[in-house]
Amino acid sequence: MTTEQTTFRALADPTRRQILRLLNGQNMTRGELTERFPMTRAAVKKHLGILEEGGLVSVEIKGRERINRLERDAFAVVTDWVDGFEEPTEDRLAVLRRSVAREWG
Amino acid sequence: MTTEQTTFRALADPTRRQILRLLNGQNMTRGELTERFPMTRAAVKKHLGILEEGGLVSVEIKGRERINRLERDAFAVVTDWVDGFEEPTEDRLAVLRRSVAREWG
DNA sequence: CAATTAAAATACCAAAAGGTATTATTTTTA
DNA sequence: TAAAAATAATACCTTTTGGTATTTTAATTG
Repeated sequence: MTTEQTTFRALADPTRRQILRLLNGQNMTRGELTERFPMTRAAVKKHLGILEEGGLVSVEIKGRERINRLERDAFAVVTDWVDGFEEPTEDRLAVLRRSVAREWG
Repeated sequence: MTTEQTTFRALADPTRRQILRLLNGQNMTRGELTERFPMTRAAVKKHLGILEEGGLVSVEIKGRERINRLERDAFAVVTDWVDGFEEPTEDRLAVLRRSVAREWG
């Protein structure tokens, strides 16, 4: 299950954040991702599993390949959490930001 | 030194996120914080040390007390990172959001 | 069908993380 | 000055994490 904890945990590792950046450009298979890192397929698989738990990546099975896709919606978990820390004097900005996000997002 | 990594790492633990929420309401000493958690002062101290490394908390020494304060600016590390994942079609919203943040924030 | 290729499943290892316990140091304050 | 209160510094323990190696299974393709 994906929770606030699984999402934040997934983001705590530099390899995983780099995987997300790569997937931001294009969907990639595990093999293509492994080429970009100095580690084995098994290690990359573990990272992808943790990213899936955090809801940040989804996998589409296509024959013998697993195509990994960035799930941008998961970032809302993070931004919503951070929004709880707005300075009291900046509440107007927070309200506008949310309003704009609802209308355009 | 505080880096993207130290900040994300600091946010990956539920106790530390809870500490930040508590400090969002008011500055607190280590003793006051420890009362809220089922662990020793030493454990809370470790968490506070990691939060300091991530730039999320600063400490003001006052006599024998250490008053811990939330550093809201550190959240920019997170929001800026997440901003790099905007959907291409939402670029207009991202631009406006940053513009508003600059003007009002 | 046979060879290849991607992935899955285990088992295993070293280092980091989260925590306790204990002792020592510093600052109040009675 | 002595006791109390908050912190600092170690040492130590257990679990989790990041990683490898190995074996097995499944899907392509010559």
